[in-house]
Amino acid sequence: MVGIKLRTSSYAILGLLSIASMSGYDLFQAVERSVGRFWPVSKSQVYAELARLEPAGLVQGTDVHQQGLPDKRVFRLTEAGEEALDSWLGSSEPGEPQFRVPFLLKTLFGHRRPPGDTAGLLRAAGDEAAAQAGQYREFLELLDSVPDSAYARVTVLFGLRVAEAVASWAEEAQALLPERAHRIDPRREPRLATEMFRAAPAVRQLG
Amino acid sequence: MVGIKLRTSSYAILGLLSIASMSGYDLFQAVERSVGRFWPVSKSQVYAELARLEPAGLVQGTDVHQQGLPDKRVFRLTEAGEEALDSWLGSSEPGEPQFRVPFLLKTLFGHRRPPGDTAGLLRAAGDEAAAQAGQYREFLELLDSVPDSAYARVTVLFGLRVAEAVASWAEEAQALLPERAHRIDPRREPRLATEMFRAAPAVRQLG
DNA sequence: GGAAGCATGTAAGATGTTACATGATTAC
DNA sequence: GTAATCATGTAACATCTTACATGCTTCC
Repeated sequence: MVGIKLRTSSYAILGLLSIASMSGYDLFQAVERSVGRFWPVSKSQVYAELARLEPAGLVQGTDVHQQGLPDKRVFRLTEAGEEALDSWLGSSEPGEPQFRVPFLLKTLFGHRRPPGDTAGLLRAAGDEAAAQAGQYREFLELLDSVPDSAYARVTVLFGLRVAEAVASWAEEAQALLPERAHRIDPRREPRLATEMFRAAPAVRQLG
Repeated sequence: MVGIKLRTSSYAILGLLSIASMSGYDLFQAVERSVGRFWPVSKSQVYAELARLEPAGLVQGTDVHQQGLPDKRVFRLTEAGEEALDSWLGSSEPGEPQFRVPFLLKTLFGHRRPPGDTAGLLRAAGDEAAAQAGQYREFLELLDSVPDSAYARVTVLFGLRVAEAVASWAEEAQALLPERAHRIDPRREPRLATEMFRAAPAVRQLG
C-alpha cells in the first residue's frame, strides 16, 4: 500500500469499478459510455491510472485466461480502494465545474464578422445542442427499464437540461443580434473597451 | 512573419486585442473578466502566447514609458493578425464544447453514499449555480448601458441560461433521488452493470 | 512600515492527448 | 480476404497550471 495522489480521474475509475469489476479495455468503453460525457478519461490514461492504483493497493487485478479471445486482467476494488472512494464521495464539496466553449469566443468577437455569420454560428450550435438533447431523451427512456438506475437517470437529466438550455438560448440569442455590423477599431477608441473589461466581474480573485 | 500553429487560446488573445490594444498584464485582467468564463487562459499563458505571436507578425508590441508606474509593452493587432483572426471567425464550425463537472461524478456514484448525502451535494451545486445566475443578471443590467455590446450580452446570456438550467435541475433532481440506499456489489452481480454500460450511447466512435 | 497594485516573466511539473505497435479471433 | 473486436500498452508531445522571482510606487 503506497500513498499516491488521487486525481478526479482516479475517482472516476474507482467509481466505475464500484459498479462492476472490469479490465482496462472494458473500463475505457465504460468511460466513453458514462462518465466520459462530463469527465473524459482517455484510453492511455485508463491504463496509466490502473498501473498507479494497483501498486498503491486500491485496486487488484486478476489474470483471466480466455479461449478464442486474448487473455485479460480484470480489476476489482480493494477495501482500501472502497475507503478512498467513499472518503472522496463523503465531502459534499461539489468541485469546480470547468467549461470550454469555443463558439462563445466566436460569438463574443462577432463585431468582426458580417452580421449574418454569427446567426449562422448560433444556428449550428443550437442544432448540435438539440441533437444532443434528443440523444439524452432516448437514453433516459432506456434507463426507465433498468433497475437501480436512479442516480444514472439524474446524471443524464443534467445533460438533457443543459442541452435544452443551450438550444433555446441559441434561438433566443438570434433575435438579439444587431442587424448592422458595428466595427470596433482598437486604435481609435481603446478607452471604452478597456473600461468595459474593468466593469465586468472577474472569474476569481486576481493575483 | 513566421508560420506558427494557432490554438484556440491564441484566438482568444487576438480577439481581445481586436477590441483594445493592451499590455500582457491588461490582457490577463481582461481574460479574467471576459473570455475566462468559457475559455480560461492563465497569466503565464498570456505572456507565452504574446512571445509566440509577436515574432510571427500577428501582434506588434510597443514600449510605453510611464511615470510612477513600471514601463510596459502595449500590443496591437497587425494586419496579418486581423486576417488570422477573421479567417478563424469565418468558419462557422462551432467547435466542440468541453465540460468537466466533478459533482456529476459524485452524483453518479450515489449508490455508495447514505441517501441524504447526495441531496446535500445537489443542494450545494444548485446554490452555487443560483449565485452565478445572479452575477450574470447583474452583469447583463450593467451591459444595458454600454453601447455596441450586443455580442457581449448574448455571450453573458449563455452563462445565465446555463446557470439557471443547472439550478433548476438541482431542484428537480432532488425529488428523483431514491429514499433508501441501494448498494451495488460488483462482486455479486457484475453482469447487470456492464450491460447498462453497453446499452448507453458512446460519447464518440470508439477506436 | 506594510499591503496592494503594476508589470513581466521563468521554471517545473501536472495532466492529458494522439498516434503507433502488436497480435489473435470472429464475422461478413 | 478484409474489417472489426478484444486486449494492453508505449512514446512523444501538447497544453496548461502553480509557484516563484523581481522591483518600483502608491495608499493607508
